[in-house]
Amino acid sequence: MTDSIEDWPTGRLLSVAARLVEQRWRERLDQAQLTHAGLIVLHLLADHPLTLGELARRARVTAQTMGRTVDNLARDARVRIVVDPVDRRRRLVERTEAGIRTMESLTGLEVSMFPPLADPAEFREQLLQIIRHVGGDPQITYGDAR
Amino acid sequence: MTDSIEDWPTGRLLSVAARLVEQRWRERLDQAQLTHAGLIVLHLLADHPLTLGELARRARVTAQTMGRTVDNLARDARVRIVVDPVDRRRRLVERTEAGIRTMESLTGLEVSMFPPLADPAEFREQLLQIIRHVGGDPQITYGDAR
DNA sequence: CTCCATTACTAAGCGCGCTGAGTATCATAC
DNA sequence: GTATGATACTCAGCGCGCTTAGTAATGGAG
Repeated sequence: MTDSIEDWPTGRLLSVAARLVEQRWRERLDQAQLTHAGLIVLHLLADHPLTLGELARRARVTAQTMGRTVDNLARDARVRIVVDPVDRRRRLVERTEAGIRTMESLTGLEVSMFPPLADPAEFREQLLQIIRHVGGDPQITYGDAR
Repeated sequence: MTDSIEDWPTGRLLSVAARLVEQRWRERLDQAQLTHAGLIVLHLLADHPLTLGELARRARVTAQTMGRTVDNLARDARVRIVVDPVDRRRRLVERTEAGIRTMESLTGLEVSMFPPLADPAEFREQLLQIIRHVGGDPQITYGDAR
């Protein structure tokens, strides 16, 4: 006994909380055949197409991870991947009609999805503090890295 | 531009923060041939052996996930898995000498690992609020579930 | 003692993180 | 015009979450 979750180090609590919230999302997104990672991508593409690398940078994941997530979205026809004619190394990702419709059916959900907190604004600020401190500036790293 | 991370919904910030902190851990734990999940298990086993299911319940993961994590620890000889002679369905997990030594070499790290916050206690309280709200009571579910 | 539900765990498979190691394509230097 | 280096992305592989679908052992009911 005694080692209840109240005694856990903060980092561990953070992981658990994130996992549980994501799981809550999953329950809801399963109906729409979407994942949390996929939702983020669709969101990032709201205004205009982006390259794979730019998506990765903004989502704070590696290009490899983003590549797979985008592939999954493309497989489900939520997104289209086109080679940039100007720079053929680049893959431009853009939402399909289906992708846009999917997003529209989920608007406003982000807010209602999150459990109520005593001080939501303060909580956000603390999260941003952590991200800025640990994450530094987003800089996609490939295999080579430095 | 304009869609900087400041505008992200809180749930997404939570995921990113957790991921970045875990990654910070990874950098440190790689040296000790350990993972974040493995560290949690070793921590939970500090006082006495536990069954696989009990470990899963306390870590708030499924028995399947815990099974694999424990297997990995056993492979690296950080942990020993013995069949409970009283109830042969149960697998008791206990730390080995190596596992204990590994833990000792990491004491105090949990605190220094976490980035400084304006109000750490308040932050913890909010995380616990989320966990209690979303996680409910820990209840391991297997394939059957309900 | 046998049947049957429950419990504890395993197996298989998927998504999302990661790393390390390629392969194209572009841009620059010469 | 051809080397050289940087950039953008892919491939392979691992750990940790999850789900769905088993198997083995226990514990009651009869």
